[in-house]
Amino acid sequence: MTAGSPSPSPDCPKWQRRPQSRPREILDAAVAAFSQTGYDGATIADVARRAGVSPGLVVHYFHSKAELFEAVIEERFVGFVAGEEALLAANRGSYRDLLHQLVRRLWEHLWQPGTIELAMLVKAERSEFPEAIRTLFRELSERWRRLFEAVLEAGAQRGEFRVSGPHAARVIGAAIAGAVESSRCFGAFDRRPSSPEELWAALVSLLDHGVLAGPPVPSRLQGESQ
Amino acid sequence: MTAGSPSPSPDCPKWQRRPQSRPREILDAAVAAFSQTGYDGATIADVARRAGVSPGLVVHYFHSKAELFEAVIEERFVGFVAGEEALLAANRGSYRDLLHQLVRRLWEHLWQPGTIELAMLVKAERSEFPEAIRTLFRELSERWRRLFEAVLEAGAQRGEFRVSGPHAARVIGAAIAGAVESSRCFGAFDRRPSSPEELWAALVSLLDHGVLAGPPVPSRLQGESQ
Amino acid sequence: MTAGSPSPSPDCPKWQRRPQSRPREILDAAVAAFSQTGYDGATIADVARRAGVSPGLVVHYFHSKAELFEAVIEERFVGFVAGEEALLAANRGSYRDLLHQLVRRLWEHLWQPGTIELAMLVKAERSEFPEAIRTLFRELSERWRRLFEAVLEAGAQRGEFRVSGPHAARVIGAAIAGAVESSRCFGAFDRRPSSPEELWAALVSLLDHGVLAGPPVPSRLQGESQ
Amino acid sequence: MTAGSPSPSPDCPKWQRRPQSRPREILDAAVAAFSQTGYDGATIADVARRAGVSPGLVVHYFHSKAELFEAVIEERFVGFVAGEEALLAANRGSYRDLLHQLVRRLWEHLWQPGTIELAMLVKAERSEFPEAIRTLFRELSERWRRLFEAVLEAGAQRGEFRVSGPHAARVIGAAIAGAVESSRCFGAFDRRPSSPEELWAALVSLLDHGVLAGPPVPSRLQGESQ
DNA sequence: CATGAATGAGGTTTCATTCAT
DNA sequence: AATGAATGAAACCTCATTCAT
Repeated sequence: MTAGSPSPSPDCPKWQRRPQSRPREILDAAVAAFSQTGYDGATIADVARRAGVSPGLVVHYFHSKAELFEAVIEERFVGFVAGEEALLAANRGSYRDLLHQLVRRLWEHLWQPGTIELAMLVKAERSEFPEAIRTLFRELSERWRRLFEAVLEAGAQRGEFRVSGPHAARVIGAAIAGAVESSRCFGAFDRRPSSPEELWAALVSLLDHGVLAGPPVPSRLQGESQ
Repeated sequence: MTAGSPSPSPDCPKWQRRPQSRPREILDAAVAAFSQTGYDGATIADVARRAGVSPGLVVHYFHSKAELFEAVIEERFVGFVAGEEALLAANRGSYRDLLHQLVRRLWEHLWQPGTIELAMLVKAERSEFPEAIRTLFRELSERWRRLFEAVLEAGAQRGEFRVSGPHAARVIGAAIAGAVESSRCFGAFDRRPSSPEELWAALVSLLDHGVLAGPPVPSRLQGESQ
Repeated sequence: MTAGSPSPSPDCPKWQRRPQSRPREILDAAVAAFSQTGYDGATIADVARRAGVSPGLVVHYFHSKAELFEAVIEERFVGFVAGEEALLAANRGSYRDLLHQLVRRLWEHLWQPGTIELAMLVKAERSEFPEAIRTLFRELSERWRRLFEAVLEAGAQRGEFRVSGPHAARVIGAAIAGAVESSRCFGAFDRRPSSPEELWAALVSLLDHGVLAGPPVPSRLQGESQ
Repeated sequence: MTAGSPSPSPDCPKWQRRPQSRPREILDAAVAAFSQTGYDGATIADVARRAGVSPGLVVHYFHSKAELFEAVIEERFVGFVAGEEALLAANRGSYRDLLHQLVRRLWEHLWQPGTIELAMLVKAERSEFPEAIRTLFRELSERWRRLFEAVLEAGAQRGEFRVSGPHAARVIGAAIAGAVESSRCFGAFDRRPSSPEELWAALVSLLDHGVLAGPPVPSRLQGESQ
């Protein structure tokens, strides 16, 4: 806040020591750099320039470009959204509503600037970043799958849902992520792109009832070992 | 013509001329290299080594690494699957079955080795490859969206489907792609991953009926301007 | 002449053996290529394309790019102009006229397309082409210096010239070459360039009388060992 | 500041920071490298080795080989000689003496190590260096032509010179440059080369009076449109 | 802590040259 | 003789990283 632009006054050195705030500023710059230009496209000098520091300082704090990237992923996906588990435990209303809430949370997380871009980056070059892909697996794939699975299970027992099990949970998560990715990547080329709201409505409608008009099959699709 | 492998016979030439087959061999090597190690991770020397040629020859045929990548995308996404439009025109059975067929076709295309990896690559670094992302948009996003939309529309008019319009069509495509991506990227870390068949079944079930057990809402979700 | 363009008729092979004319055609193409784009700027493929042959054939006839360049220099500077010595021996008129004739011959040689460009090239990168620079020395520097020196000497003895000796002869040659070079290199940028005729008139005027209006100094400038 | 040579003292740093002097050192090394081996003959690694730095640093300061070359040309031809215009304005003596002074200045500039070599380089490969050839045109061709023309004009009005106009001025410049070039390029092969002093004397003699012994023609050669 | 000058490995790309056809 | 596919060395250039200041 009080940092401001470096004024050339005699008692104002060219830089200041701010070990508390520097790492965060660099991290924010790195999120922007990586998500806009990709891992290899972004240079340490880019990140430094965006953060208003020298390239050396970036290395000083994060040791290497790869570690900086891992840190970026951590920051963006670990604990970025929280409280879902509590939401589940405290649920008193319908599971359908709860599911909607959770889906909405994931949806909004992924729509945060940079989030889906970073996720795509990690997935695309996952062999380069074993740590980052694990983080994504844990925080994005597993965590939400578990949440969805639990809700489905509970709702199915109450007769609200006709499906449950990990596979359905995975498909739900995949559909959400896929929709966001698609919108981000291709929306610019589309002459009549779906607005986020339209996409959201279609997504929820599909998750709720699917496409068929007839009555749903009564047979319940369940856990893999079932 | 029928060159075969270079045998170490006494008069073994250092190399053979195979101008007909070289480009394809290089292209195949490039598909493998790019999809395994990413765009920047794969070097021209890598591609050459995989193809069993010199680095110079790769450049000779494809001019630059970027053009090689574009060629790889072309080869993998332009005309790779065909006949869907005819399938639609010739349909005499139920639209539900037709939709299943189309979904299955896209599913299988994306499961081809390298396909989803290349798609993720292009999406992740789309600012680097304006041509490639357009190709993907045209051949993957638009083409299938149009197919799905047409089927939904026709089926909806016959009362088979409760939804239609471009947004629903986009979500269908996104769900399929998302499921394949998720399985490829995270399956390795999962102690109990969904098998492709399980994922397929869950996907189809969801697309057909959604998760809710109750009767579907009668209101039809339609075109974007509604 | 009878070569023509390769017509795709069945009894017309893609190429013909013309060992007599090929080398000359390649040489001409090389003169154009080198003089237009410089030694390193011109590629063997360029030369081949201009000559309508394959790169391999250029190497076949000239062994290497360096040798091709030497051959080009040979062709352009060895025996390209001839008969000057005979002109000198047979001279019966004034030596002033003879000098004018010789100066004109050199002037016209240097104005031939490609000639001064090649000379500049060899001079600029003379350490790369020891053979070529020797050729230039022999055929351009020495030969004309000797001619000019002989004419000056003879004319001086008859009282026509006030100077003689090798230094004056060298300066005469240098002035001519310098004027042509200057015109070629800078004429394009000049808003009011000298036309070749204007330059020629000024050159001859200067060589004849210099710039001073007063009577020339009677003292004769002569050979270095004098 | 007083860095000196890197002494192998026990605490000898691997390198020193000398941001003030590095660019100049690299520039000097580049002058030597380019003038000795030509543009393509000289590599960035060569220049770096001569300057005692790493190849990367050369690029750090000059961005590319081409820009380094342009910088070399700038440094060697822009403002390298100065004060001639003032000389002209302040002249009180004879114009003949002034002309001699100017000719001498150009002569000495061109004899500086590297200067004529760089000029030849730019002229020889002028299509590669549009900026450099313009610089040469401005600083070498135009500037001196204008000076010579002004002196000739003033001297002609006072009856000192029998010629004036741009063409004569151009020929004077060309003769000087040609003489230096010739001496540099061919002197090494000559068994009895002209020494610089001998060449200078012959040049001045020729510029002053030309070769003819008789009285100069009274007709004045003038402006280009005459 | 902070800077940015300096390094040097490694990539893409060019192109002279070789050689199978 | 003629072709042009194929090679591979070497150049330029980028940029992560180091380290003097």
